[in-house]
Amino acid sequence: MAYESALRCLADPTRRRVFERLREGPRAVGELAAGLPVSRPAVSQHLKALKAAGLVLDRAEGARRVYFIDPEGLGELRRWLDRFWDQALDAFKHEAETHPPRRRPARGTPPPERKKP
Amino acid sequence: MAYESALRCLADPTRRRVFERLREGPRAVGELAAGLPVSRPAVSQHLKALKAAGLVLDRAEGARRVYFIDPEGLGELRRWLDRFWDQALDAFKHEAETHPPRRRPARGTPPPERKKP
DNA sequence: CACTTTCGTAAGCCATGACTTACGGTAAGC
DNA sequence: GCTTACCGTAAGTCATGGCTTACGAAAGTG
Repeated sequence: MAYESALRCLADPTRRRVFERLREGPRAVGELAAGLPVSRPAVSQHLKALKAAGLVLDRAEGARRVYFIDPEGLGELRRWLDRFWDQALDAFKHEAETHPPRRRPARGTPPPERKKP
Repeated sequence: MAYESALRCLADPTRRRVFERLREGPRAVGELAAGLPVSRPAVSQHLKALKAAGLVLDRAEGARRVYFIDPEGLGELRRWLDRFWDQALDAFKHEAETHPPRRRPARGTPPPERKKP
């Protein structure tokens, strides 16, 4: 029940930029906000959401607060996606076998026959 | 530039339910809507978004329209996540080495020493 | 041809949420 | 102790987008 919140978080462009920036290494809130077109409180709110989704962790460093990626939430999302991928691929193979996709016919290729049951 | 739209799509709970239902196999719009608490046009709109994100494909079957998962968009999302995972894990390891996480000390375990530079 | 089924789109409504400014609280510097 | 730096939260604003009903098109049914 955590990959849902992870997806929700990563869907927002700004929040994703914050997260992708964190991929390089730990960053303080001010540093993150400096590279973004939004205010510092906005970044704080995004970080709060990311933390609630298990995507980041934070550590106090004096008056500053340093955030970094938590593999926990990311891993859960990854596992969900992997399981999804396997099932989806099986379903797609079966689809391709039973209903061959309409391809744009190459030059000189006659249009495919349609069987009439 | 497609994993963004995939993330956006899968963030919505209803749209995700549609997509997860499609994981089992091809389904017509009406079938999908029957199992959901929203109207059929709502499902149509979700499918439109999913298709634009490269997450589903559709095929005409008489008056009905059958949708099924397109591995294309899902694969792109998966590749993005995998690359992200690797970098994030490296960053996390480095973080754990340089800044060992504060653990709740076990019974009898003295609080960790803080070095004062 | 009339009628039904199935579906996509248009238009409008409304809640969600992303952003802002304002404020208070904690730690470092002098 | 006073000031400055850094940050989280509160309150309010406003656009985005998910949902509905209404309508029209295309294909099956009689």
